[in-house]
Amino acid sequence: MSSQIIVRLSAAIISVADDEPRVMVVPGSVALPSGDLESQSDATLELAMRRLVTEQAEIGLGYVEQLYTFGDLARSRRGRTISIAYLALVGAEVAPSDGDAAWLNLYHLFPWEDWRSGRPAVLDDVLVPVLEGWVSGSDIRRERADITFGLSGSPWDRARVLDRYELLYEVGLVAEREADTGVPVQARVGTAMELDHRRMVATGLSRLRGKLTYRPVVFELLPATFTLNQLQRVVEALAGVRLHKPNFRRLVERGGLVEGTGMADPQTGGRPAELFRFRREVLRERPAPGVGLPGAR
Amino acid sequence: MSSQIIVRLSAAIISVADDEPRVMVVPGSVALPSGDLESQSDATLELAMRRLVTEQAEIGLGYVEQLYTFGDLARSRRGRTISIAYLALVGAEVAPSDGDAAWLNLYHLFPWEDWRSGRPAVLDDVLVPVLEGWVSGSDIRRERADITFGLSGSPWDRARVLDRYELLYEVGLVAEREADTGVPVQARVGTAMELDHRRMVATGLSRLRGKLTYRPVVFELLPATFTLNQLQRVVEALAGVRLHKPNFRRLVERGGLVEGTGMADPQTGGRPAELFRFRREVLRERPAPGVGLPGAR
DNA sequence: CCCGGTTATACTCCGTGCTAGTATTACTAA
DNA sequence: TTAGTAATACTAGCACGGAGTATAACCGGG
Repeated sequence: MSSQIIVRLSAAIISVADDEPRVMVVPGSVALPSGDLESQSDATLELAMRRLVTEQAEIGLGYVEQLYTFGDLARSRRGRTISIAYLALVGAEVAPSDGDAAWLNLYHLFPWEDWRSGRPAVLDDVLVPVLEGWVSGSDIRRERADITFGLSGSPWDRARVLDRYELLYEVGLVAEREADTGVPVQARVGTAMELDHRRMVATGLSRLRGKLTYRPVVFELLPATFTLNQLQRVVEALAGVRLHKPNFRRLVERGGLVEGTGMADPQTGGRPAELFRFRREVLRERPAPGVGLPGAR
Repeated sequence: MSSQIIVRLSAAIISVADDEPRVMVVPGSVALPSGDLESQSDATLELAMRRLVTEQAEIGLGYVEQLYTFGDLARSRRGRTISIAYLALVGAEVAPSDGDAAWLNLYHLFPWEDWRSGRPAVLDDVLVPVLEGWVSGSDIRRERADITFGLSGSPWDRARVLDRYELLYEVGLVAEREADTGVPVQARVGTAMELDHRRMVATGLSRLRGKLTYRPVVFELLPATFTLNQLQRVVEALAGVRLHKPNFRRLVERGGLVEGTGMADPQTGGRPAELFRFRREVLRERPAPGVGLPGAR
């Protein structure tokens, strides 16, 4: 007569619009589309997740991958809950707020991750001082802070989004909204989400930034044809850095990742840009085709 | 009054001994150490997994990471089962078969993955002919087979262990043991394991091969000090390829991944090798420190 | 029709890192 | 002393990534 275990599914649905990466939330809330697994009718976990998303938003998912399964006893309030998080990518066609879909800018959740206009001020203003206090004399803490936040001359590793979030959580710099208990959202750094949803999104962004360099996932976020500038801006939005335009162009073109269509883009000012499309054949040619970011080694 | 959901945990515990990668199984079986989550007492999923491993084998886990959560309705026989797989790495000190631990060579499970003595014969003798038949005229199948198995001139991608396993499963070339139903293990390619345990191991090897190049995970499988040859052999065992010795040496030494201890190894023949140790500081110096395999781009 | 502004695209130079060899060193065993 | 073996050191070549600069194509205003 052991107590029931609830299996919950959540989806971090990410897209990029107007040069900003965003994640879908249930309108009027700060929660990811979520719901319980129907233990008798859902054939697979992924299908269950797709069902839930369809129920809560009219949106067709493209690329989907499982992210992580959370199950801490302490973090669940209705018996034991196992939470399985998925990552999904959708194109920008889905308007910023049409009907059931509302969106949250990823860099409102993680302001310290956007380096496109230089080093984010919040780092030196808030995070680093608190982290330095937390480190105090501990070698273990020193090493961890150095690695995750690039302190003491260590490099900033873009892909460590999750490590950074977890450290900030331990330090008490980020809050998680306690929906059921009515505990007020404390104003710390970044927008809070319900339960561990912000952690899920951090996991998703981590995965995405890592995958960018060895799998052609960006194209899931773009229309069928696009200019190289559009492509670059989407990559920049996700990676959180500005890239050197001529090099990006060469990398992506010589790398066989895209091919020109001959058509031009009806653009605003300046020389019209050629429209490109994803070159699917690259998958058969190279073992790990991705967009190539600086510092990859 | 919906039916109970069972949450099951499994551990793919991997080590390398005598130049061969191996995974731990419950003695006298072909199953990974597994057990059910205690919904009231296990504080976290990882702790539950550690508890199970301790109960079933006297072994201390080093590096641990969550792999994947399986939950297909069709593949479970006692109500709905959610299976959470973990990957763990342990040193070779744990003898090949002491007491509770028994081991299975990974390349008995996946004979087509070991390219250290050249292209495995089983590929051209068995797999490719069957795959070619499966492909027949379908473009989609053609592309998938080309990418996962390096057909039609495509390169062999070492990290696609899971993709290959899944395709072989679909094609019917690998069997999964049906423990409860007593269905006999059909002699197909490689050793079968119970339920979807072989798939879990494939997921683990995939993850491990990928991680090798950007995280210093190899050292979890080695003693505190080791010769460069030992290190190279462990990497070769996992990656399934032979490496160029001088280049490997330079890569790993100049890369700051190891440092000499000044001591020499009591070896067999030839010039004595220097003993090295992992250089932990590399974590603070480079964003993605790994061993660097050929074809990484 | 010309001209500055703007954006896309092309080209060049350079350092570095990987690849694949070959050479040298240090030890063991006969 | 010599042959064998394994570790370590060196070198030449090439391909690629990083940064900067130059040219091309279009716009609008005078």
